[in-house]
Amino acid sequence: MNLSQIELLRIIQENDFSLSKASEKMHIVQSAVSRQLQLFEAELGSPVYERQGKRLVGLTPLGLRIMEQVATINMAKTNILAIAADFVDSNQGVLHIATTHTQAKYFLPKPILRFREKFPGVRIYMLEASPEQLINKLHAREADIAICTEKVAEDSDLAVKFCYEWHHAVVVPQMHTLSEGELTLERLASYPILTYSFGFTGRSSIETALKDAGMELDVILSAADTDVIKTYVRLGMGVGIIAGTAYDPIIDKDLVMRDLSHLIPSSKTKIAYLKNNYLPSYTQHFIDELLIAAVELGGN
Amino acid sequence: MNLSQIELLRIIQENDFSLSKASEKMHIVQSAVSRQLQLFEAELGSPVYERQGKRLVGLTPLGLRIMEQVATINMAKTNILAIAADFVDSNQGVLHIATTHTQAKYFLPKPILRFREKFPGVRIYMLEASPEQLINKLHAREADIAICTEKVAEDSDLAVKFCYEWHHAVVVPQMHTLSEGELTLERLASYPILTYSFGFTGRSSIETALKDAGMELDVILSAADTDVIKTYVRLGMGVGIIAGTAYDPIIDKDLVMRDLSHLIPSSKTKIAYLKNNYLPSYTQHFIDELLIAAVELGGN
DNA sequence: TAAGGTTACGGCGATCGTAACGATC
DNA sequence: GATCGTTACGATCGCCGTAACCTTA
Repeated sequence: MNLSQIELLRIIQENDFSLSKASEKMHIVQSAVSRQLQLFEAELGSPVYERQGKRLVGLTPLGLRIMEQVATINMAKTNILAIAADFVDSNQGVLHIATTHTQAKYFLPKPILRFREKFPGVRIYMLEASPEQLINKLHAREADIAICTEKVAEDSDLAVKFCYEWHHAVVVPQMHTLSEGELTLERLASYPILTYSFGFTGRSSIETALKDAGMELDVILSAADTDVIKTYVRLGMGVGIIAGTAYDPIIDKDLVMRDLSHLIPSSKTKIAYLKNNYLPSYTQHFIDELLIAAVELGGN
Repeated sequence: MNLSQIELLRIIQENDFSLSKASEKMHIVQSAVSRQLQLFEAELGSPVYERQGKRLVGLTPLGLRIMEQVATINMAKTNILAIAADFVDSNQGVLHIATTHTQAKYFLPKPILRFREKFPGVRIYMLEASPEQLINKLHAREADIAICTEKVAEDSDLAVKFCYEWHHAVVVPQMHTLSEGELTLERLASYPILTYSFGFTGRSSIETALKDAGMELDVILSAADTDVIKTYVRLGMGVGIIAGTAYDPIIDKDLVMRDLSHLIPSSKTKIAYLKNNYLPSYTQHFIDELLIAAVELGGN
């Protein structure tokens, strides 16, 4: 058994049990892959993959259990390299941030600018995706950390840090009838609503609040992205419900924002990363910057 | 990086940073070890070991962090082999049981006999040691499971299963003055006592009980081993305090046993093993046998 | 000076690549 | 018949062993 065989198992997994694709990924010829797999299975004394004829179609029960250990080894191996690289030069590296559009646009700019000042040698990749996919990206190790509001609590492989708490707000054009007067769920529900898609940016809190009150919103437009919502609010399509933190008093001065914290339970934005994954010192610093920015947000 | 380098790091660790000893353990010449270590450190770009001249004297800060990952990899690697061996033939293998004399003699015989009937191909090694050392043996992977009463709760790497609860008892020769009349701590404390050594078989419970009552026992003989205690009780040296489960009504019919459950808090015997360590199916079966035997003990 | 670690070099074996073959959709 | 996997064989590169050298208790 050796590390390239372990690596091979991972790559076969990631390429739908295709040895030829795996060989491409590993930059060696297919016959070499075939032989290494045979050697490995021979050493174990039992096949790892289910086969139909010669073709691999899945894992055997043995293979299933082994893949857990394989994942552990690969994780530890990359950790070793990451730890060493961090020691050699802690200002050099890559940071993959997975997040949603709203966070990327309204929360991250300040911490990212500050981070870049201290770590100019670190390349930053912003991966925008749905909350569901953010978690997948962590597991696939395409992202180092994820910043999001929904769907992170359940996963035992993830370390989750609370970042900040925020409330929803309505936005309407100036002079809109909803820009004045008492805000109740009943009144809100009487307007056509524009808000986030399911699974995005606290949409679940909105649903919960309405369900508890036995009501339903007339959501005529859902978007993953606050800017899209604002755009259609400006066009007079209806009332926008967005994250309060996504209202910019200067840019959005043509819109009236009204807080909904008394109607919709708060949402909590969190930072998540793989528990067993080593985070370079600059990544830990970036998390600190996020938490500082979060505190500042709370202070305002 | 490859697995033998990772293995090498582990072995260097286990041999006080001596490359020559490590080379013997790995059955290769010392120069090969030296070169592999150099290659590894070159790959990381930073030394793993602190050196005085040419001699290795310890880990660098980098090395310290890396050794955690190394341990993980080695564990996962042996797990893979163990899982495979279990699949190939789940009736063949080795079981290392670390325990104290008292458990080995008075609790384990029945479950071990039953276990052997079902798994005649499994070789059993009984490692007797002090509770302190039992845990060390688990960590050093010299033992697969440990059965003991003391010192297991603190360790987060260990999975601990409750096995059975028992009480201490006094044993005295027949016609001894303590064989009749009310049993109190005061009365007990007036006799010379023979019991377990510190750290063994619930000795801590005895200490706790006495301390709470503001008293002290006159322990004139401590032993790791119930049989030694009984022997000297028979010689009239004093009053024995032993585990109630270690009294055999037939063999020990010349001794009178009197329960102390109203005076000394109960002790709990547990089964412990490394969380991340794969246990072959026969080992899991053995644990089941232990639990069955424990229930039977409670039923009597 | 003995013991531990490094450097140099030759030989062997593991693993790769080419290529021909076999099987399956 | 095109794609995917296996088998055979020659070539290469990595790793070990021998041996001489360096360094420190």
